[in-house]
This record gives sequence, structure tokens and C-alpha cells, in this order.
Amino acid sequence: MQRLSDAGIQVFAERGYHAARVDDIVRAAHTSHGTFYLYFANKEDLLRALTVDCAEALFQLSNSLDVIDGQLDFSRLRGFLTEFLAIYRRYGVVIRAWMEGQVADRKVARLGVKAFTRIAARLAERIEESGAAQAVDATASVSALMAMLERFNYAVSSRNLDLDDDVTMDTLTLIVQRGFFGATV
Amino acid sequence: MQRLSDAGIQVFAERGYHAARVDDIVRAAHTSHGTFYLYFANKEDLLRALTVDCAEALFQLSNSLDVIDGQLDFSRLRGFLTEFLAIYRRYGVVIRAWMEGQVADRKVARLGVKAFTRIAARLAERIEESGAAQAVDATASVSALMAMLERFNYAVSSRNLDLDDDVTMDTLTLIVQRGFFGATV
Amino acid sequence: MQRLSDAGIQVFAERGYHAARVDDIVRAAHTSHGTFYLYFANKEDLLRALTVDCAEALFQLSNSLDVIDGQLDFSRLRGFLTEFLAIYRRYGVVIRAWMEGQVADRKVARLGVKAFTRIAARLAERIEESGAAQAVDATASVSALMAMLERFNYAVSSRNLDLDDDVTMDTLTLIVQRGFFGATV
Amino acid sequence: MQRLSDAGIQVFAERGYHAARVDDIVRAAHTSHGTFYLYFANKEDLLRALTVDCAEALFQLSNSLDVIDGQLDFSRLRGFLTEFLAIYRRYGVVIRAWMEGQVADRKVARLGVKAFTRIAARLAERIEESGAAQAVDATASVSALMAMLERFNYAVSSRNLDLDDDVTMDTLTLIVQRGFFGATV
DNA sequence: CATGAATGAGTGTTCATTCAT
DNA sequence: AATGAATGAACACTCATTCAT
Repeated sequence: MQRLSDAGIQVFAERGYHAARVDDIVRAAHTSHGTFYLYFANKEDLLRALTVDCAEALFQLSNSLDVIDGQLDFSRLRGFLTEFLAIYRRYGVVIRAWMEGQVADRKVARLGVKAFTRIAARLAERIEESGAAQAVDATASVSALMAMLERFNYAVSSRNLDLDDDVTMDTLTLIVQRGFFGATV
Repeated sequence: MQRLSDAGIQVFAERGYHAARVDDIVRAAHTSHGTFYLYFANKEDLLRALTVDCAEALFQLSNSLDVIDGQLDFSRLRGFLTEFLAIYRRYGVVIRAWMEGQVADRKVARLGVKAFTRIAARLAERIEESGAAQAVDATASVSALMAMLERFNYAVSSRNLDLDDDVTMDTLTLIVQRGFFGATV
Repeated sequence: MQRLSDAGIQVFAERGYHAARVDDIVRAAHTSHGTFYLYFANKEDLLRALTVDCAEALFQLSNSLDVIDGQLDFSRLRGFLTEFLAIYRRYGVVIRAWMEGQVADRKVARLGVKAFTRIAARLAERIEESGAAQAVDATASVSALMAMLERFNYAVSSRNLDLDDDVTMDTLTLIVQRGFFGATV
Repeated sequence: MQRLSDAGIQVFAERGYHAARVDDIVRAAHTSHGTFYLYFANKEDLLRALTVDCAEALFQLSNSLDVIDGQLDFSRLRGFLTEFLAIYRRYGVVIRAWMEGQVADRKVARLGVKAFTRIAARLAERIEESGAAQAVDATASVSALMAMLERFNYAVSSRNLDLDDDVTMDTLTLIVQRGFFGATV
């Protein structure tokens, strides 16, 4: 079942959710069609299971934001962004699948959006605490930030941009710190 | 044929490229299957045609960047972002389709990426001219900026975020100006 | 209309009756779909028209057999075979189409078969007159002969058999003369 | 799969290769579309498989010709023709399909032609050994003979010629023996 | 628990035929 | 008479899902 989940992520990432065939997945998992339907009701059910995993990871990340009281300094922000992108690196396709309404079951989409909303709320709180809230609207900022992070990992990993990972993270953190938190380093 | 292109964009946007059925498209265009295949070789050919349109729009936008010599002030930057997002609002699904490798024909993807690369290069030049290049690496910055813009419109328009359009654009422009161009207003 | 008939034969020959598209035919005839349906009720109607032409040619050939009273000497037989094969070279596909029951309309097939039967009857008469009838049953012989001629031209013209036309005709005539008419030259 | 091959031959024979619908075949085989595409890549692939079967049968027949050293007497020749026609009775449509260039894949046609060429070569050897080679060119003769056999079965079986099978075979053998091998019985 | 052959509804695509110009 | 854009029924092919073993 773990093999099937992993194979699902892999094949969804390679082909996209709709283009991914159950046959591709079971072949990647070195198992059979019958086994797939032993653990999942159907293809969308696999997506739902992956969404639950992803939401769980996002919730844990939002918890880690809670412990930050004062303000997000460079290294803390960098840590958050790194973790966030790690989740994205794994669950990118899954996230896009429910973001883009490719899923019939609304509950699945709601589950994912809820996890995102929670992270956004925690981030907005930190932005407000940082005192940069006057300049840019916190809610709009977070929306932009999330959008940027959502896409950034994908852009870097799928296009062959020759960006060193460390430089990328430093640059990204700087942009976020200045753009969203108003810090002028 | 124009009706078919428009219907294509609409249905691709609603269902996603793969889930979109030719039947949906011809129904939306109030025409027949035969007519569809009179103008397009197959479903992917419609995507190719839309990609060409989108690339054309992006090229024209990159030309408008060329005329800006000195630096991007707030209103000019806002104008650019607004136009960029307008293109995204129209061609979002198409762009995602070739970005996410859902297209078999590599030439299509290359065409789109080329248009993006050109815009990115123009923007990088403007960022360097603005003197904020020391703080943040221009190439990495543009990559992040493009990623953010790519996704932002989608995030705002598809999720039901209650963001007033004017506020959104102002915020977005401010974030970009500060985050990417180092301006501290 | 003559252009359409010629184009029909050509395209039928190239692709076979069923695989031939009306579009191929009108393009070969340098005319339009509308014009095609001005002269022919449908695709099968073109085949019917060509069958009529072919039957006419076969009937004329059977008439030429009637004038031969005594027996078929080598040159007369060779002349008959040459003419027969010329008809086949032109109408081969058409003949096969109704022979192989690819035509829905039975009248068309009957028309063609009638023309063949008439030729067969005339040939059988000549064979009987030639005195070789004791050895081989005339009706069965003619059936075999027709079958052989039917196919022979096709075999020679479509496969790349390096057979000089004159040698081929001489050989063929000799075979027929000896095999079917019992002549031992 | 065997059921599908048999059904394929049957339906191809009834309707012709191009007119035969996959639906007809699966219905005749009492199976489903899915099963058809489980065993064959597409309609042409079924034809290819049948061609392989047919070529195999023809090769075995050519092997049986090899053991004949001296000359083809009446009964041996009759046996050969009977076997040949049996193959034709089964694979006629398939043979015609690749002979008439209705198949896109050239390899298929080549495979069939190769099997025919081999039989033709063996026959030509026997004709030459029989000493009748002076009178009629062996290569041209075999070409004519093959053409005749190819078509003969079809002519007899599809038209309603009231020919008793035994008489037919005797007549045919006699014609071949006299026409092609120069024997004067 | 696991398998994979079998299924058939669903979808992409073709092409004979029509009809407004 | 001639045109060719438009049509849609018909067909090839796919793939999520089932079930006997």
C-alpha cells in the first residue's frame, strides 16, 4: 500500500493526475490491478489518500509556525520556506490536482484548502507581529506568497534552471523577507 | 474556428486539458465534431494553436518591456503585472498544460518556454538597470517573480479569496517592487 | 464526370474500394465534393457506373469471340488474352469489388457476373469446337482460365516481377493453349 | 485469442478487410473490444498475425515440395494443389489484403510475398527438373500458376459455380500438368 | 491477500453526405 | 452547374474497474 502511494505520487508527477493510468501506477509499484483496488476504491481515492498525507504534513508545518512568537528572522524564515518547498516537491501534483478542480469529490479539495488556509493564517499572524503589516495587506500578501511558493518549486525543478539550491533558497528568502515582511536588509 | 479556440480555452479551464472532451468543446462552440477536425488535426493541435496565440501575446508584452529604459516605477510595474496577469487569466490552463509536460509534442512546450524566457530576460535587464542587482541575484529573482505571477492569478481567481482587484494589484506590485527590485517605499 | 470516373478507377486501384475516400477521388479529379454528388448518388454509385463500363467492354470482347468459328490458333488466342488483360488492367479493382461481395447492391454484382458468364460461355464453345473437350471439362476449364486471367494481370503488374511483356504474353498464351485447349505445340 | 483469430478470418472473408468492423469480430468471437486490444495492437495487427500464420502454412507446403525429387506426377501435383487451395480457402482474404497493398505496414506484405516467392522457387525447380522447361519459361510459368491458384479457389467458392470438388481438382490438376509442365496425357 | 485476464462505457477521430452560396 | 464548409453517424481504440482463480 505504501508502494502504491509512492508509485501514485511518482506517476501523477510524471504524467499529471488525469493522464496517469492505473496501469502505470501498479506497474511502478510492481503489483497488480487487483491489489490496487484492494486498498483504494478507485483512482480518485488514491488522490484523496495522498491529499490526507499532504494536509497532515502542512498541518505539522503550521504547528511549527505557532512556536515562533516574536518575528521571523532570516534563518527561521529560510527554514520555513525550505520545509514548505520540501512538501511541495513531494506533493506538488496532488496539490495542483485539487487546486485546479480536477477532482470530482469536493471533500478532497476542501481538505487540502483547509490545510493551506491554516498555514496562511499562521503566516499572516507572524507578518502582523513583525510590524510590516501597515505597508502591505497581510491577507493579500500571504495569498501572493503562497502562490509564489506553490509555483516556485515547480518552476525550478521542472524547467532546467541552473540554480544552485543554496543560492535559490537565499534569494527566495530575501525576496520574501523584503517583499512580504517589509524588512530592508 | 475562433469560436472553437474560445470554447477550447473555456473548456480546458473548466475541466483541465486532459479531462476536457472534444464533445464539450464542440458543444460550447455550438458546432460539430466534424468541424473541429476541419480546423484542428486533433485535441493536442488545438492546444498547440492556443500556445502559439499565448506565445504571441507574451512576445508583445516583452516588447513593451524593451521601451522602458531607466527603471520600473510603481505605475509602470503595475501596468506590466496587470497585462501579464491578463494574459494568464486567458491562457492559464494552456500554459500549465505545456509547463507540466502534459503535451506529447515537445515543440509546443519549447515554443511556450521560449516566450517565457524572453520575458524573463527582459525583466532581468530592467532589474539590473534598477541597481538592486547586488542584493538579489537577477536570474533567480526573475525566476521567482515569474513563478509567483504565473500562479498568483490562478490562486486569486480560482480559490474564493475575497481580494478586491485594485487592492490585489497594488499589493502585488508593492511586493514585487520591494522584494525583487529592492525599493523600499 | 469522365474526370471523376477516371479518378475513381485510379483511386480505387491505389487504395482499394473501401479505403478510397471520396475526398481522394474529387482531389484527383480536380473538382469538389458537391460536383461528385451532382453526378453520382453516392460512392457505390460510382462503382456501379464503372461496373457498367467494364461490363460493356467485356461484352464487346465476347462479341469478338463470336466471329471465331473454327478454333483459336496461337495468335488469335494471344489477341484475346491481351485484350482481356487490358480490360483487367483498367477495371481490376472494380471487378474485384463486386466479385468479393464488397458491394451492398446485388444488382451491380449481378451485372458484372453476367458479363463474365457470357465471355465464359463463348470461350467454352470455342474450347469444345477445338476438340480438346474430351480431356478437360469445358465449364470447369473456363472457370479456371478466367480465374487465372483475372489474377494474372494483377500479379504481374503489382508485384515487381521482372517479366518482359511479350515473353509474358507468349508464355501465358502457350499455357492456356496447352492447358485448356489440349494443344501440344 | 484463437477465437479472435478465427473470428477475424471469418469476418474479413465476409466483409473484406477494410469493411470489417472490430465490433463484428469481437461479436463473432463472443468477446469484448477490450479483449481484442489485449491481444492485438489494432485491426491491422490482427491481419499481421494472420499473415504470419498463413506464411507459416505456405512455408510448410514449400517444404513438402522439397522432398519431391524426380518429377511431379498427377497424384503428387493434385496433392500439392489441394493443399495449396486449402490454405487459400482459409487465408484468401488475408492474402488478398497484403497482395493488394491495403496494408500500411510494408513488413507484413513482405512477409507474405516472401512465403509465396519460396513456394514459387520450389515449383520452378520442379518444373525445370520435369524437362518441360524448354517449352515454357519456368519463372513466368510459376507466376501464372500461382496467380491462377490464388484466384481459382476464390472464384469457385464465392461464385456459385456448380463444380463438384473432385472433378474440379482433377480438371485443375490436368490443366496445370499440361499447361505448366508440358505433359500431354 | 494477491493476481491479471476480461470487460464495456466512454472518447477521439474519420469520412460519406448535404446545402447555402 | 459548381463549390467546399459544415455535419454527425459510425467506427477505432482506451482504460478504470471487476472477479474468478
